[in-house]
Amino acid sequence: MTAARTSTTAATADQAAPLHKSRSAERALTLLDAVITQGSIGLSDAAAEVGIPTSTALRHLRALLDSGHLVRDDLGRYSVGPTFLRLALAAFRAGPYARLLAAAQPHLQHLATVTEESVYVAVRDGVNAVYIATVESPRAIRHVGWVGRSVPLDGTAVGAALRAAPLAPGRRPELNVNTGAIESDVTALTVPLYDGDGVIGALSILGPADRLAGKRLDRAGAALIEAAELIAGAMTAPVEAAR
Amino acid sequence: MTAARTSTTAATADQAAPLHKSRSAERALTLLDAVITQGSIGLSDAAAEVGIPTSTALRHLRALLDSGHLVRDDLGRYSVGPTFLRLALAAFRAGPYARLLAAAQPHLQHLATVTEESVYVAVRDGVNAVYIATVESPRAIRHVGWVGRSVPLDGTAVGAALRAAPLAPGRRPELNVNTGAIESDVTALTVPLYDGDGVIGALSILGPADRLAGKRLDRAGAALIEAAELIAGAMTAPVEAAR
DNA sequence: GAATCCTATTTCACTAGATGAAAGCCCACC
DNA sequence: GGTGGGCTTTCATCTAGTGAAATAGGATTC
Repeated sequence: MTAARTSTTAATADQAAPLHKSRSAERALTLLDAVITQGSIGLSDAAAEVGIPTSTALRHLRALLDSGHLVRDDLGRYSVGPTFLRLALAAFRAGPYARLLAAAQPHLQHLATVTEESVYVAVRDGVNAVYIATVESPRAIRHVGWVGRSVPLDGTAVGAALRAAPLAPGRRPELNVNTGAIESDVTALTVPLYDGDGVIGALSILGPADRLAGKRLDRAGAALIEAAELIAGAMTAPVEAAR
Repeated sequence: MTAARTSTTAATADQAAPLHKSRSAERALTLLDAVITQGSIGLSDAAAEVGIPTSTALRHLRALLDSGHLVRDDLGRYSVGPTFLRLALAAFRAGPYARLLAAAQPHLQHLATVTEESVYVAVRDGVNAVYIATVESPRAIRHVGWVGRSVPLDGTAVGAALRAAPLAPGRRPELNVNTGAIESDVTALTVPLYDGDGVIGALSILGPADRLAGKRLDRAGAALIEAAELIAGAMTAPVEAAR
């Protein structure tokens, strides 16, 4: 990578990454990402998306193909394969998020019922937040479909919650409210979810701005804070009874 | 693995794969797989699992780390990261399985209710079947937790269903029954799920062998076949404009 | 039916970049 | 203070990944 050995005096710039990672692995992962987020995509589009020559993309896609991470549909196009699906499911049964989701699940259901709005759990992904679970509002007009969606931390209620400092003893989780950060007629209420060390996720209520106002807004906020405290309790409490 | 030594003189065997795929990409993917299926794992264990030197494993894990596919927990151990989670969720919203799951979902619920047994959807993964969705039995004694699990096609009811030939016009999906293939006291009833071209998945009822017998077995089988036909109808019928 | 255009696939010479043995480090435990 | 186990870094070696270009395979147009 850009050897650019500086023969004279001081180094030209602080070499950001002297550490070598695997280029092909990176590309294969990016390709996988492109295919999955597009749902179904042809070779040349995939190559263009990732910015590599088609011949190289082809080789990687083939590797992903015969490992079963991808499959080719009726003709030509690539899409998710069974191996990846297996992994995707495993990701929810093990790992740190499994505990979070298990701890949160019952409270999500309850929150959605009492507030009559859709409830989400989000986690941080660099400078973005990703919604990873939901229970939808029972109302006909409701917020739906944000699971898997990624939104910026900057300027959003989730962002503020995910960036919150660890909870000082005796304090309650702080509520963040925001209207129109992503879509103009959506109001978001969000609180951080703590696990003893610090923030590990966020709990959100999302709904139409004209309904989530006044007294309903206050009640939703209170219910949200209470739920966050219960979830934090479930996370810090050692043994897991339910699964 | 175990690349054939650059053997002396004459290349003995017929080179199985003259096609070169990316070794590092393959390894990174395997590493990712190991980490996710184990839930949380340290460097040396991961390296051992995959069969590569720790220094190499470290480089790959780091790459996965800063792409966000993995994270390091409290100290040292690797586990699923937010980027992978985003992908995992996307995999269920797009791609070929999304349609299958969407078409099947309502029928799963109904089947579980009327048969009082747990219902699963499985797809093929090479010589294995992977269960990708479920609705659990309402009974206290029930079959649970096989989502994400992978079982061999050979000797199982799912295997038989997933290997079934395309459905001849006028015929009904064929029922496969099996007891004890995987666990001795479990009976499985399975039918293929068709999408017009051929088998794309399988629908299974799994339950305790002593309960899934006699008249209950017959009724479950009938309900299963009917559900499979309805799902096949849903898969072939609606001309989805969305792309 | 030929011409045109687009995408997928194969080839191949080149060297960037992945590799792993070994050495160094850090911590926990004795 | 010592010892062992896992994590991290270094570095010389050469594999194996790379991409330009040529080829094949459709589809669509004229």
